Amino acid sequence: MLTDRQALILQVIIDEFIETAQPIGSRNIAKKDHISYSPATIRNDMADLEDAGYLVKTHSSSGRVPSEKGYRFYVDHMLSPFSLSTEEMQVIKSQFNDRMIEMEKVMQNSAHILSELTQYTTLVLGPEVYETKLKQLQIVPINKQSAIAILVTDTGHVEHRSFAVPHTIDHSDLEKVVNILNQKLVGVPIIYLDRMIESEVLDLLNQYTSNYQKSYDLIHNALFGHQTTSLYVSGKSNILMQPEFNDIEKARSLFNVLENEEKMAPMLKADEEGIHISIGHENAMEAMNHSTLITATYTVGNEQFGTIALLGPTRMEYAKAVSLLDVWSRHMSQSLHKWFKD
Amino acid sequence: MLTDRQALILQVIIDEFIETAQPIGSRNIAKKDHISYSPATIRNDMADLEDAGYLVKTHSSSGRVPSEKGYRFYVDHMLSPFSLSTEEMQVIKSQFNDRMIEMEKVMQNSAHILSELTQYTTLVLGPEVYETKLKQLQIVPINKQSAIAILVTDTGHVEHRSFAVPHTIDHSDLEKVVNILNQKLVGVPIIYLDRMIESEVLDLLNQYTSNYQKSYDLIHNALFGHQTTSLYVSGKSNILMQPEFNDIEKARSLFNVLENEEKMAPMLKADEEGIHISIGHENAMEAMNHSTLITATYTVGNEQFGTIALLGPTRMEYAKAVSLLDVWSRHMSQSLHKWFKD
DNA sequence: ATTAGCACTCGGAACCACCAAGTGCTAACA
DNA sequence: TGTTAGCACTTGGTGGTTCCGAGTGCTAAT
Repeated sequence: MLTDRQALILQVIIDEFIETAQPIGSRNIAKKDHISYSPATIRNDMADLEDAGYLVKTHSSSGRVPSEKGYRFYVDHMLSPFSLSTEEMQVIKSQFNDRMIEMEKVMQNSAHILSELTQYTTLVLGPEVYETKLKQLQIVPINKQSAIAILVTDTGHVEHRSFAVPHTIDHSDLEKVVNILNQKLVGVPIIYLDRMIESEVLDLLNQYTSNYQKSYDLIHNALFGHQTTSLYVSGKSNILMQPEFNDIEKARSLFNVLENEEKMAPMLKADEEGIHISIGHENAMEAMNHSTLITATYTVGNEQFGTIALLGPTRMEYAKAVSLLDVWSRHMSQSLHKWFKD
Repeated sequence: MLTDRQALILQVIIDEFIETAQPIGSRNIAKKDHISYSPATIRNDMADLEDAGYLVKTHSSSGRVPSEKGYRFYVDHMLSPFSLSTEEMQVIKSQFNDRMIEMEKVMQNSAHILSELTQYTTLVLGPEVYETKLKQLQIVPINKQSAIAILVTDTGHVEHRSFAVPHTIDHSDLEKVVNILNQKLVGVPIIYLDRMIESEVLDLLNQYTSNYQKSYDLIHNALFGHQTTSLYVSGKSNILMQPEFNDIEKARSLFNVLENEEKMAPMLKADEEGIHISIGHENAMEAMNHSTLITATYTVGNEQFGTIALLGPTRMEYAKAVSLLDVWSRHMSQSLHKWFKD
């Protein structure tokens, strides 16, 4: 494995490269205060580190640059604890100080503020809704031919969808159906709505309205047809500020996947709690092969994970990004937890 | 003014430059089939056109490039009618064939499809809501401390905002207030809600609930506090594909204004019906000094303008962009009009 | 009024030399 | 034996030179 000195050198190189984005030479390392070895010694170690795959050269007589393996070692073994500035802590605390009102807002704000703090792109994925319960169902007729169905959950999420009302169906029919649905379904977890309706509601509906089936079909389609993933992205244009994306092509392909919710959501889904770092080619998606994605989970009530993530170049400020995500996700979980208890 | 031949030459240069993004020389113009003059003749005219400010050189011995004044003349006087392809017409018609359900959807789709068709960035601004009427008001309590207010308009627009409920206020109070508000306010144009409440509702409220004032304040703040501009933007990353934005700085500043709703919305507000073209420095905003913004109005019912806009480089496919916006806005107006009659 | 001809200009590509920063290796050193 | 000094070698980048192509402006001929 690596000697202490080699590890130290690797760390210095990565720290320096993260800051400057320039290849690092042995002479520059030797100049550092806390380094007491000569350039020649350092050169030898750098050669070893390169052989072992932690460093690469951009050309045969250039300084070294960290490889993905180098970054991987760095984040696994030598991420120095990073203390956030008081201003940063201030921002975080103030965000969660006020009483929380609505989960959506929290997610949106989180994405926004984290992207400001880090200058990276931030993504926030809402939790799966296994435990989210129906709070209220509502139908608002708009005109003869259309109406809007509104569904409110106990997380404060409001979903609405419009649908066409055929002239064979009267608005009063719809109203009756909604009343029944509300009576029976309020408090039921969203994902059980379907089976609950079948077992408890259909018969009842039959008694009240003559052509309940059609009314029901309508509402069912309107509300349960698509499922929406709640993904908030902020700071996309920060991508352009990184020198590694001076190559416009790279920026473009990254933008393309970012604008595509269906592609991004799976990358953010966490299968275990905590922080996860995905460096360069560790990312499944080709457009992200020059980027690092750091995800952190937050929890809502009972084991429901949501994800906050930062996307930046592989040359990322790992220490800062990780601390920030760590602190943020804790605060967020705590805050959400408190909210659900009330 | 310009001679016929000069105008022709100007047109050829602009058409060519729009296609190639390269400076055009006299020789190349002379080669065109429909041009029967020698390069020397064309050179003379080009010199005149340059003196008059319609063309510029990138350097003293280069071909010419249209100036903003050149583009201005081009769009004012020689925009050749552009016939959309059958596929394009197909897409447009299919978009408005289906019965419309909800205005928001239409706006979103329009932004999306137009950006696909043109490869420019598309912006759609919703109409001012002078005539939009309240369809229904709803309060859904989420937990002891918070509730969500939902407002539905006759355009199918759903607005919701959460607010904190102090413990001095009971949910039943809120409910009463909402009932009264609905009784009195449904059908009232959104912008008159405020004064209507003052004149008609406050006294009534007083009779029903003891501390109506607080309840009313809450709801009032939640629903009428902010006004939301409804701006949909699509195809932002198309910006990066234009060669004029190889200079990353330009792209970045453009992205920054695009991500800022408050800055964009005023640029899109139309003071008169029809199509308006704003070229380069004609745009107030500095970041847009290398871009052209083409806006088209659509109408909703009675003289309420909304705007659809395309944003591209000054070297834009004006003819195509204009026809497309023209056709689209007509279809959209018509479709919305029909919808409101039902 | 138009065009042919010609001298002139400029940017871009190709080539060169040179320099700075870096490396690898060998031999000397503690 | 691990560390270091010294040195030859490599490479990208910079600046200068030349050359070429594409273009212009002007003058004189048609």
